Amino acid sequence: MNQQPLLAYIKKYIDLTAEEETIVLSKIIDRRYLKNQYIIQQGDICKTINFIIAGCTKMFYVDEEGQEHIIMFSVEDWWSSDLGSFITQTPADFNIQCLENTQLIQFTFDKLEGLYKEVPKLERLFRKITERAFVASQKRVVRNFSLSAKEQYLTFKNTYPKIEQRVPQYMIASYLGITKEFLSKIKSQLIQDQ
Amino acid sequence: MNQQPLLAYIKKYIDLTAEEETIVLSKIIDRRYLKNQYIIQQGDICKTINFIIAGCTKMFYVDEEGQEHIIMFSVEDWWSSDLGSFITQTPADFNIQCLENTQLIQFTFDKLEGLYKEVPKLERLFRKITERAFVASQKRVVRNFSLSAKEQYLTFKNTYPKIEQRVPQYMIASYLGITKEFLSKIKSQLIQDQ
DNA sequence: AATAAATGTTAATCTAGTTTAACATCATTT
DNA sequence: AAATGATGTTAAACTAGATTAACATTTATT
Repeated sequence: MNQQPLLAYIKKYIDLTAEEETIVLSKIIDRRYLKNQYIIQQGDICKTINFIIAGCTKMFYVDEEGQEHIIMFSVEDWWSSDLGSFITQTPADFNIQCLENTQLIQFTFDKLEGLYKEVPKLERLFRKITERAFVASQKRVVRNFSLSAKEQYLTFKNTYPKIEQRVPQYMIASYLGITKEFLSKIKSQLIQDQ
Repeated sequence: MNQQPLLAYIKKYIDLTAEEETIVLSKIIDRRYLKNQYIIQQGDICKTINFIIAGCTKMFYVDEEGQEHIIMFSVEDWWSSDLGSFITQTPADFNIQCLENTQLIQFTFDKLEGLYKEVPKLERLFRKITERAFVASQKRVVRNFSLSAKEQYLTFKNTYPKIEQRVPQYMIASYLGITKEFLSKIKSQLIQDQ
């Protein structure tokens, strides 16, 4: 599989020597999933963190009433993992399912711990990645309680214009935390407004 | 100031040699703030990350209508910083204000970058801390869209029993994203229920 | 091309939480 | 002790978004 996107991504955060690159590449797993396959299921222990080379996934959980709630979508050059389960190696709260045929690069928990020892710079890489992920998550909390559903939808459209086109509308409603009917209403309002 | 709580905290994540401890302690700032003083204001660049030795802070932002929204409370052995502003050194989205007289240990941006070079293990420390913070934030997003206000309040009470007693009720309402009137209603319902 | 399955729309009714406003209690200052 | 400001309560009227249910459109399968 083509590993260039991963190396290019890493280079945005840290510099790797040729040897370090080789070590990293020797420890990763290439993996392909078909549309609708699960990468992780709620209750399983998440054994890998997953970098997407091609495709699209949704991370979601199913509540007691059987309702699906989407936490995030991931596409090329993003990560798709239940980090809580991964770092503590305890059962996952979330499912991750492919919305398209998807190619991943996986780091297993044990191999990654080994990698941190061989290439300590990777601690810095993942520190920085996680910092950014934390900030993004905190911003989402803020949006949740300061924006109306309409404003949140417009923010989503602006922030992830490509994702909107790849994903059915009812899943976007789920991601926004509103019903598909209400999203439909919002969209028709927006059309009338202009 | 007593720096033991910081060292004890760090030891939960990584081992430091005596020399490394000395280096860390040489690069930190002890700082005291009085009740109601601001550690950071919206629009300023957040120059330090702050570890609380004693006291209590709220992080919040003020929306266009002048309404305050509390993102988090921090007490002893926690961090209190606008991480987004800190890591990018751009203007802060949030204010941090002391709810009690507060003692902090501060790491400035430049000193911390230097510390990462002298004691690379600290990358690992902050990677782990940030991972946990990210997971906690993601869980809050989940709670936001799966729990009713009453359930969120009960979760808050359970998770942070000590904070509830140190902080006025209207601030807890703000943290939960509901009005103080509605929290008051919830509490009287809970009293009747039992 | 016909059928079935998945996705999207509309509208009526309902509800959790907001808004407003008046009042009650507690703590601090003079 | 009185007065002021900060915090908390109650209740009525209101609204954003949920629920239900019927229907419309698009996509995939035979």
